[in-house]
Amino acid sequence: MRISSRFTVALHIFACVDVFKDEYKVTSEFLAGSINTNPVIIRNILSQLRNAGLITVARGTGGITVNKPLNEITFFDVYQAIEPVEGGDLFRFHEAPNPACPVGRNIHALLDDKLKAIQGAMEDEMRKYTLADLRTGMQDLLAKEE
Amino acid sequence: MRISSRFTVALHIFACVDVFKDEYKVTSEFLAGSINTNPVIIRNILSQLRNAGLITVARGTGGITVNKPLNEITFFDVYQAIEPVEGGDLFRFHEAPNPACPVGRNIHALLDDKLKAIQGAMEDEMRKYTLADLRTGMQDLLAKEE
DNA sequence: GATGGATGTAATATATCACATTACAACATA
DNA sequence: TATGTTGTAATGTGATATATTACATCCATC
Repeated sequence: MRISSRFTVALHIFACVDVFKDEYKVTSEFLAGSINTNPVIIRNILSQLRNAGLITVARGTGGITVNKPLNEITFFDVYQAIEPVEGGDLFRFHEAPNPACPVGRNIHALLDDKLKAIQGAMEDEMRKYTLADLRTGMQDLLAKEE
Repeated sequence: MRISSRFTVALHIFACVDVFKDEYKVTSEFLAGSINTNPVIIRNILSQLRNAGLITVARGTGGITVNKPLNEITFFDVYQAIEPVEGGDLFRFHEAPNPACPVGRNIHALLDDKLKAIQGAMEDEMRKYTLADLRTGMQDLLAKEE
């Protein structure tokens, strides 16, 4: 099971906004063209980013503005905005282990802290990368193209 | 999107085998009773663990033996045996970004190393925990119950 | 204030996957 | 051979990801 493409699409959107915001009006249609998907997919992701307070979308006229300095928005912020992880738990358990079994009634207590540490390690690494890294990285790649 | 319960079920299986192996014949039916699921679900997970070389399952007669010392089997070994992550990449991209767009044709190069680092952080943390930790943890929990 | 382009969102469709269940052949031991 | 178990195929159901159409809402501008 893998993490949905919405997360990388969201990062793609931020990269596009940064690269094209002065040159074009960055609409959902424009973004859909770069990502090669449907504009509604983009709009739904934009809604999630908007609900998380990361961006402002101009209704009617179109266009996206990022609400914070790029180095203050981490990959984790984007991930959290995009991935609706119920209860915040990455790992799923079987719903109803047998309480009559010594292992069944203790399996949660046994695993919870370890799984939390694993999830935390991933999230901590996500916090190390920001949209500012995306900008510099993309600038390097574009410079190399010439 | 969350990681399927098969991973935690697999850990549950190892805990059961360790706790009950001297007292009972640990069959798929027995395990299904503790986990509260269908025996076939268990058998399929056992097949994955067997294919990964972690356990041996006795055909016909039933019963499970672990192939290595518990402290040599990490959570990551179990995770890898269970989660069929195609290409080993946890994060999914949109399949066909637009090559005519400077961002679209560079998005993979831009993100790949960062996503790999994030995935690596999770996997490294998984390598820190072994089935031996499960044993001691479960013994502690059972001791507390008395 | 009417228009046109854009967003927000509902409704629907399809494919994939997780989990469950039945069925049965293959297998090992008594 | 009889019995209990595993291995696995087939099928069903529900959830989720992605795609698409449709349309109401919004806003700058003419």
